Formats: sequence, C-alpha cells, structure tokens
Amino acid sequence: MEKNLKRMATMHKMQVTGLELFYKQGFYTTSIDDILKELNLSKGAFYYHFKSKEDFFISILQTLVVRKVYSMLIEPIEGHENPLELISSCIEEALQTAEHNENDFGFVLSNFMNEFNGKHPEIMKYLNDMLKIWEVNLVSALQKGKFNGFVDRHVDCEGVASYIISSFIGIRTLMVEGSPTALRYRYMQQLRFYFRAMAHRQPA
Amino acid sequence: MEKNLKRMATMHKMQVTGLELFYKQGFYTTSIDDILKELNLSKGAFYYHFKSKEDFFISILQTLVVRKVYSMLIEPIEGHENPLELISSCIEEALQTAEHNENDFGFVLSNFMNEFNGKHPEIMKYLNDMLKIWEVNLVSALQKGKFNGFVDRHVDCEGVASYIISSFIGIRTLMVEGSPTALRYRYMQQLRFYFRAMAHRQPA
DNA sequence: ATTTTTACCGACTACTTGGTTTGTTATTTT
DNA sequence: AAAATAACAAACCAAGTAGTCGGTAAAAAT
Repeated sequence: MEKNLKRMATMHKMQVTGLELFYKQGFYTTSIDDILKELNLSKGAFYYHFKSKEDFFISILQTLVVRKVYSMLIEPIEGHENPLELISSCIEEALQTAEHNENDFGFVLSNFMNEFNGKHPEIMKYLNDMLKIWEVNLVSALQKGKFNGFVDRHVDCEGVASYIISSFIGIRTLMVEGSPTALRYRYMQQLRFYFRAMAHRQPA
Repeated sequence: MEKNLKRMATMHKMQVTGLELFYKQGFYTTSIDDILKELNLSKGAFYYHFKSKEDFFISILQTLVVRKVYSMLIEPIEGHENPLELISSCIEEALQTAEHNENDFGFVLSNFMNEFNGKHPEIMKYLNDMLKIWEVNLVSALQKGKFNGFVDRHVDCEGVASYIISSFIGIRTLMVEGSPTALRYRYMQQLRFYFRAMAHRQPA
C-alpha cells in the first residue's frame, strides 16, 4: 500500500503539471520533456507509469478534468431554487475565476476539442461526453424549474441548454484576449436579459 | 508583368492549400512539407516566395481570411432593413454553409485564436482585429436599427454584439462534432427568441 | 541474507521539423 | 548571342520529437 502511494503520488504530479502545460501550450506543442523538466524527472519515469503520450492525456481527462467540470459547472446548479438564478450565478463565478487566474487560456473542454478535432476521435469522444454531461444537467435543471414554476412552460429546455453552452464557450474564447472584466460584465447582462425573457410570468 | 502573374499564381496556390491544411490540421501540426507535397512543389519554391512559416501564415490571414470574414459576416448585414433580421439570416446562412461543408472544423477565427493564444501575440492581434471589425459592424447595424425603429432603444448594442459573437463562436465549436443540423436549428430558434425580446414594441 | 520487484535514470534510436544552400532551367534583358 | 535573373529542385543541417532499453539503488518479499 505504501508502494502504491508513491506510485500514485508521482503519477499525480505528472498529471497536474501535464494538464497545466497542455492547457497553456497545447497538447501537440508541449513535449513530454517539457513536463519532465519542470518536475526533474526522466523519460524512464514517464514511460514506466504511462504507455504513451496519448494514454497520459486520457488519464488526465479521466482524473483531473472530469472533476473540474463537475465542481465548476454541474454541482453548483443542483438544488431546488430558481435554476435561472443558479445557472447564471454558476456561470458568473466560473467567469470570475477565469478572470482572476492570470494564466487563463480559455475553457478547457472547448480548447481541447478544438485541438483534437479531426485528429483523435477517441479523445474527442471523452471531451464530447463531458460536455454532454453538462448539457444533460442543464436540461434537467431547467425542466425542474418548469415544474417548480420558475421557468415558463413554453421554453425549449434543450435549446436553451445548448445556447447557454454555446455562449459560454464563446465568451471564454474571447476572454483570453481583450479585457475580461468588461466582457464578463456585458455577457452576464445579456445572459440575464435572455433569462428574464423566459422566466415564468408571475400573475400580478 | 507575365512574370509577376506567375509569381502571384504560385503564391496563391500555396496560400489556398496552406489555409486548407492549417484550418483542418492546425498550424503547428501541419508541416510545410505537407503543403508542398500536395502541390508537388519543393522547399526551394516555398522559401523563395515566403521568408518563414509565420510570414506565410500572416499573408494568408491578410489575403484569404480577411475576405472570407467580410463576405460571410459583414457584407450581409449592411443595409437598411431590420438588422435583427439581417443578422439572424446572415448567421443562419453561415451555419448552413458550414454544415454542408463535409470538412468543417469550426469557425476559422476562433480556431486560430485558440491555437495561437499565448504563443504568438502578432498573429493574435490580426485575429482579434478581424473579430473587432465584425463586432463594430454588428454594433453599428444595431444602432442603425434603433434609429430606424426596429430595435428597442433600451438595448445595449455593444452587449448584444458581443453576445452574438460569443454564441456564434460556441455553436461553431459544437457543430464540428455531433449533429450540426439539429444544433443549428435549436440555436437559430434561441437566437430569434433572444432577438424578439429586444425588438421595438410596435404600438398596437 | 538473498532474491525480486519497484521506481526511476539517462543515453540512445529513428524520425520529423523549419530553414539554408547550392545547383539547374527557362525566360528576359542587354 | 551573352549575361542576368526569376522560379524553382533537392540535398542538407541543426534542433527537436516520441519512444526504447540497459542499468541501478532502494525497498519488499522470501
């Protein structure tokens, strides 16, 4: 067990640094040596734990990225309050986090989708699945909101969910360059305007 | 003059094939040899016309990409009709074009922004400038729409413009995988819903 | 105490990359 | 016709790249 701990610790260190550099510099433009140099480890160590660079990346998706997505985008919208409020708050927080992170390079999922598109179907499937999970949770939150009288019953929940995801991917892409604070502010105003238009009309 | 024509022709061929492959496979993951192989040309030819790979790419941006953006996103929204109609039609057409293009890899500008972010400030500036041009034209179209009584005067044109751009970038990223037709349909419905909420209330 | 296994080192291979350089050929210019 | 130049071809180079492999120190198992 003690042994396994050491193994896990080294693998974890590599994965964390790997994600950092892949996110910052891209997968294909980051060499394994780049990662190993940062950790003072050697090729031997890497290929002892992982069988290839791709295998390494997939393990990062399965361990680190999936958790990030859950904690940032999915868990915050669970609950019985007004989903339109939950969702907009969740997105605003995600944007603020990105904004205060001096090294922001966009939305992890869409960045990698962009890079692996047409090159690696297996990895694309992982990324798509994660987005799908977010979408499903958005849809069910909205449907629950309908049931609880927060959301107008004529609203197309699937449509709204994918529109939310689209605009989020886009604003995250825009935020990497240009003034993120102003962008976030404007974006949130429009998102809330969009949400108000589909809120349940309270009988006066 | 005949000479200059030949020169231009060869350069143009290289740029077209270059854009094709860079767009499909990415800039850093496409070698110059890949492009030259497709054209049965040699390294000597390439470095006779262009001084580096980066220089080559910038020339592609300045000649091909800029025109594409203008003809697809900017010219269609010029006019004195209802800008909300012009914009939604323009976007729908852009999405349909992408959809029927069997080799679609997303929105050219955001794809490249994604790839060059943090790596090449000069190229990033070119890409940002093009996006900015689109934004400025969207804003002025909306403002004109206000003046002509198509758009509600309380609308924040800058906010709407960047929200449109965000959602477009996002939907184009999503469309590369998954069912583009369904995505486009849902997206356009939400966009039009969003637009209706900001249309000038006709006095009944 | 001895053997075995874990976790790692670092040199090495085979290959690709952007870019240089030295030709070569057809076309102008003189 | 001779010289010059434009437009390429192709061999070449240095710097990387992912991945392999023999070795090794320390810990675990026997």
